[in-house]
Amino acid sequence: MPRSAAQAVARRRELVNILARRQSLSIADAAGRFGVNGMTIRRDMKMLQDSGAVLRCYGGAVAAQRITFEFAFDERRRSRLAEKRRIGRAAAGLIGDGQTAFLDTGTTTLEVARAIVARGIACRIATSSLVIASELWGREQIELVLLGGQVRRGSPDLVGPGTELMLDKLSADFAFLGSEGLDVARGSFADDPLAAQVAGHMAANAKKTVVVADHSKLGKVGSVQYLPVGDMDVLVTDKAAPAEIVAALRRNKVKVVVV
Amino acid sequence: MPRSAAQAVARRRELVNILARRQSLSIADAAGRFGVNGMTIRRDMKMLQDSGAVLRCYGGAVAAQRITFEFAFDERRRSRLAEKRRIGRAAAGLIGDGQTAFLDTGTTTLEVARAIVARGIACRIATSSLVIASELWGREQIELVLLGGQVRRGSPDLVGPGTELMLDKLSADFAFLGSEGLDVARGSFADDPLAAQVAGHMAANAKKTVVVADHSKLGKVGSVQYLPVGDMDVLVTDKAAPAEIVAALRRNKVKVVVV
DNA sequence: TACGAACTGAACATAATATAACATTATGCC
DNA sequence: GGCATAATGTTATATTATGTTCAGTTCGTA
Repeated sequence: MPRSAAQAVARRRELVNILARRQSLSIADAAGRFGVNGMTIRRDMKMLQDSGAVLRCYGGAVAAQRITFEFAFDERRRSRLAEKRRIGRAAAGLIGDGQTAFLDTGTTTLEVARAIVARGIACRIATSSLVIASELWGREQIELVLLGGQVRRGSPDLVGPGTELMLDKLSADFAFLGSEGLDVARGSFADDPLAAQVAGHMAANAKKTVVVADHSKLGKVGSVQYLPVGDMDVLVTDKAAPAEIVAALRRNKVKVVVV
Repeated sequence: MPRSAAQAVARRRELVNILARRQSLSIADAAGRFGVNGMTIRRDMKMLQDSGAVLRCYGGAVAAQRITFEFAFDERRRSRLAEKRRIGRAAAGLIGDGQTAFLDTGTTTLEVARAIVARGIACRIATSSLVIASELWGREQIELVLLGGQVRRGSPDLVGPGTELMLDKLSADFAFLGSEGLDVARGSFADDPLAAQVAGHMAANAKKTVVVADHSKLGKVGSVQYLPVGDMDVLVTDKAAPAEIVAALRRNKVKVVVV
């Protein structure tokens, strides 16, 4: 029974704060401190570990060295995290040392970024997402380029003519693009026109265009199309993807990777 | 029964205020506090989330958290903080509502950014510093533009041809530039060539160039000059600035503000 | 190495909350 | 005053966070 003023997010923030001050925190201590069941803390810690804020260990958690953290994405990020992670790993496998990639905004592309770090690939990444930038900044093997532009209010992403100007001066081996809806007839959709423009320019300036989207996006349409099926080289999606859509895409010469 | 629209606006403002003071606010608490239905608060929170002021979560909302770039900058930031803060306040006083400013990298320019927020100036800011961007992101009255470019390893700043390309497409009323050394004969210095290039382009594309530097920088030279004294419109510095340097700058038509 | 205690994760139950659609009522404007 | 509009309330249905139990695992220790 969710308590009225429990505020799970606030509790998780406080957990991170406590862990920033002292080295470690036990489940029992945390549970007592917040007056909740240990299972709740365990679930919190799992989430916090997923977003890189803490490191779990038997009986509790210890502080992670990286403090960089963004809660705004938690809700979205939680949904289908496992699928997105698998998708991210598979997509990251496409890129090799010394290559260059564009990384679009979104939770799935964030997982691509993490997988690139985890695989230790030495490459150059140009991104329009400040969340991805904060994730990649300081990584030894990553040469990070941030596309300029206007910073959106709702989410920290770059959009607008400045972003597009810069994209048109760059070229990359891969563009990893998220999707808010993918239709066989009409291609891939973004959720707003500005973001669609950016994604379109990424695709135009990359040798290979890779769309990463979990199964929930397939067969849906979003608000603005940014990529026709003909310009899509690869789609990475998960096993729950509808077979007929996968087959139709393959007939259209899209390489579909199912993980 | 709709109360006046003014009341709704006031309520939302108050919700933001409450969340600025305490960590979280539950729907039930807020509804009781204002004597309205929970659904009304939910709708308020949705609006506030869309404008980036708060972050909704199950059962209520928490204060919007911004992305933070953690780095070794903190120690430098603390030195002469009081002077830098005064300098920042004075510099921010130059810019008015509706104007545009470039903000260079550095601890003093960070204080300019904070002072602009504190004064509630509604303006557009274009910056090459991710620290300043993370400070300004989500502020209601600030239109934030991030210059693109390569992200430096040591500190999260943008440099390189991409940054300069973008600067040359923009123009601003003011360029607020930091300094690592300021010599009357040779002008203002940066600590490395890439940063100097960026600062130089900012100055070139702004109507007024404002250098912000505490007294410890005056009379010193840095490694790379980016601005001759003839192109400097204003210097904001603190009271401990050597009188002869101030006088010499004024003879060169630089407006020197001492705080 | 073997033992017990502590911990974990999955699955389920449940209460609180969210959402969406519709109803209601003030308000501003002509 | 009457009408369109916007703000708010209401209700039914869908989600979500949390608690609970239990089988399996890990840890410290004898």
